[in-house]
Amino acid sequence: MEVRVRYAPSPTGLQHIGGIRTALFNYFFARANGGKFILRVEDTDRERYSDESLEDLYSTLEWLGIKWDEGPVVGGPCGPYIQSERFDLYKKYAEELVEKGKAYYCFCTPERLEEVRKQQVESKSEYQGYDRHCAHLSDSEIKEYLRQGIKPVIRLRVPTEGKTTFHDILMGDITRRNRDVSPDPILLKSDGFPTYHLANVVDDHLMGITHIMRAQEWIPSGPLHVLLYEAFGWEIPQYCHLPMVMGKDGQKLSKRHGSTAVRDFRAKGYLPEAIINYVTLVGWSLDGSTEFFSKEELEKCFTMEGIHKAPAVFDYKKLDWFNGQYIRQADDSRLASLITPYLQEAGYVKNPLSAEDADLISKIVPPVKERMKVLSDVVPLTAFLFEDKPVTDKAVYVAKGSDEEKTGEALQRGSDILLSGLKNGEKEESIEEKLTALSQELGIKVNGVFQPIRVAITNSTVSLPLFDSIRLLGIDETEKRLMRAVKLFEEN
RNA sequence: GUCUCCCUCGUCUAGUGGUUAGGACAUCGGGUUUUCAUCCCGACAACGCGGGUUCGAUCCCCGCGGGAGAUGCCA
Repeated sequence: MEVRVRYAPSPTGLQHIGGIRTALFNYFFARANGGKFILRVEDTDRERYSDESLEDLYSTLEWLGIKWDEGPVVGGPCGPYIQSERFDLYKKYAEELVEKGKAYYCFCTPERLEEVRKQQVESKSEYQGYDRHCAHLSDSEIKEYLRQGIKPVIRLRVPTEGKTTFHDILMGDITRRNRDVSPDPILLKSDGFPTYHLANVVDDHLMGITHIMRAQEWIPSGPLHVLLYEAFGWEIPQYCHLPMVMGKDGQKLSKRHGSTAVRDFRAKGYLPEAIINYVTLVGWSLDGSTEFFSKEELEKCFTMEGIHKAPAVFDYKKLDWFNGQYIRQADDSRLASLITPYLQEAGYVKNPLSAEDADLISKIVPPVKERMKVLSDVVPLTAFLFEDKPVTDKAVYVAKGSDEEKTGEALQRGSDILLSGLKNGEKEESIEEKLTALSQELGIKVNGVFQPIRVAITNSTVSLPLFDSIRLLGIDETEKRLMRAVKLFEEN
């Protein structure tokens, strides 16, 4: 039988790490097994729905290069794939359950339910949930409520006796007493929209989903879903509950742990291959030692057996490391186009790019690629090329083991050596040798000469390599900045 | 409160009834280097606890402890 899996997010927020991890696992499982990956939009909560979320879903998957075989936009034999467009369907199925006696109309007001809940909490009752107030209304009572214009919800009749077991590929059998299953959950809301439970089960069945891979937070509702399948008389799919993604404090990963929206990672300059690689490794491993996986490799080697049971903490530092690795592996022309938007946003280069800017950017890439963890790092790294904020605190120019006087001399004579050398087309190694000789003569470390020069040219103690910086800056600007620094030390 | 699930270095993980319990990130130290970074080398660091079963348990069983999730006209 063909494997059919789905990613079924609800467009009520931006795509986050946890969601995308679920999408990836489903996608890779489908690919590795020659099956189909289906995207379904579960937009049944019209209070929290937003167009922005839906657009974010599409753009995020596109950015990651995750293509769905069936779903919105691309269509497919089980469409539509957006639940709000399947509106009538759920009502039909809910009413079918009512007719079978497996579900019933409930006319309780939200206020009453709130009151019931409150009392249960206050009395510390063991019994939590709906009190089944409407479970046994007579036909005439129902008619009377309807005549009054009260919009009912439809609730599933959960058995009070017995227990329900479902099998999870990872966890094994999970059993719950029926009396512990959330009593009589709402299937169809009073606005006619289905709740998650109904829509999810109906669609998974209608769309021929074979494996349900979703986060472990859904385990408790597993028995409920099984009850639903049984009420309909449908075959139950395979379950595989994925370990949750946690924050540093062990709680479910959320905004307060840092960025969780994939869009934010993208904006900061994470590469899609780094996100895919790292996120897939959160709760999954192939052999415990292989770390680097391309998307294409994962499409071949992903297995359910490699999924871990325990929740996993999302390590931002390790993501950074992966990203740095991928940046260093990327080829220079790609990196040039990747860093361009950051330089444009900083106002350093124009949009569209001039020919000179494009040329400069291509020269920036090699020295910068060894130093970036995220693409946005390019801005502080190259700021000295586009804006000139001279360091006026002399102490910054003074290297360890040197002093102000020696630094002033190193700066003056070093500038001389450097500038004349550059103008005469001398080799960098040769200039370097002379500068080193100067440091020996002054009785200071090599850096005692290089640091003041570097600070003068790049306005920072931390910078790209000196000769790279000079090449990017140009000889005239270099000279101007050096002379300015020399002057700073001449003043007293 | 009730229910369900989980438990190997700080973090992600590999692993086995007998191993020096392996790898990676992070951290620390060293080397390369004009700074930073890269790169290389090294170090630190784990089987939650208590009972069993066994010649022997990290691994099997039970209990405890800890953590998480669920308990909505949200998904």
